[in-house]
Amino acid sequence: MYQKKIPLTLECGLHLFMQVMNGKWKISLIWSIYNGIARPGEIHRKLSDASRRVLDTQLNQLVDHGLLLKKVYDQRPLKVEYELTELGKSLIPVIKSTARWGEENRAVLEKKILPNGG
Amino acid sequence: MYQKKIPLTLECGLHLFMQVMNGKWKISLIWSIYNGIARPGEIHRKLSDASRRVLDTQLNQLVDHGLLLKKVYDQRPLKVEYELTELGKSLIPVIKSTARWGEENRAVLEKKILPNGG
DNA sequence: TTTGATACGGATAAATTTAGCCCTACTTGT
DNA sequence: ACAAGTAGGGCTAAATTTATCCGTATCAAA
Repeated sequence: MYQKKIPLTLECGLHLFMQVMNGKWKISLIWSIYNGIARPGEIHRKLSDASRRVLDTQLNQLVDHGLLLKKVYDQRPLKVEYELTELGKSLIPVIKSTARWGEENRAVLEKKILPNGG
Repeated sequence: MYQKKIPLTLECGLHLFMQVMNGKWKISLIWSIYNGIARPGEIHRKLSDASRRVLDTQLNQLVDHGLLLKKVYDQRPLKVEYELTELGKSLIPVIKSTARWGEENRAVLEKKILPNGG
């Protein structure tokens, strides 16, 4: 983790959200775990476009930020499972409403965002 | 603007949101304009922590993404004003609910996010 | 004892974003 | 003529994030 040289001030609550959600795969990770795909191996297989290393790093960040809890089962073979903390769960409605906005405007947004969409 | 080498799939509406909001100062820009601080000079002065160059770039991206409209008045001296498009306005409730989440969890989030907050 | 599954992290390269510097052009006021 | 305000972009450096590579360890099964 790095500190920004010119830090984002956190005066606005939205910045706090962006701060913890900042990371290419974090939404996918949260969503995946919310939907029960919670073990590292499963997650890696599901998000196979991402490098394992980055997923691990971002999972750690989500744990550090208090959104995920990492459960290490004391059993052999080793088993690890992530779950949402209360803070993480409280994010779900926010994610949903934000996702809804995206869906409602998908047509226009894709045109704008995608390379060929100019 | 760059294309990601490993592009984020946009299957989830939240990704669309993150895509257009991705940029260190974009939320501040949207918020500023929503609150009537809409001229480049004003914006630069208000967000004086950010480099003018980056603010300009991100304003352009917001225009490209259809969230802002740039109005150039045909008058001397030159006057420019940004305003939210319908798409941009539709983002306001989303931003607000997201900001609310941040505020409600500010105490715990700041502890987690800030460097000294371990 | 080799293969493959589980899981994790250091070190470094590549990609991307942000910041800084310098330049243009027009207009108003000194 | 010169300074200061309006607005804006090219270019490059610095910072940050993401990706790749390689190595660790344990356990089960062949």
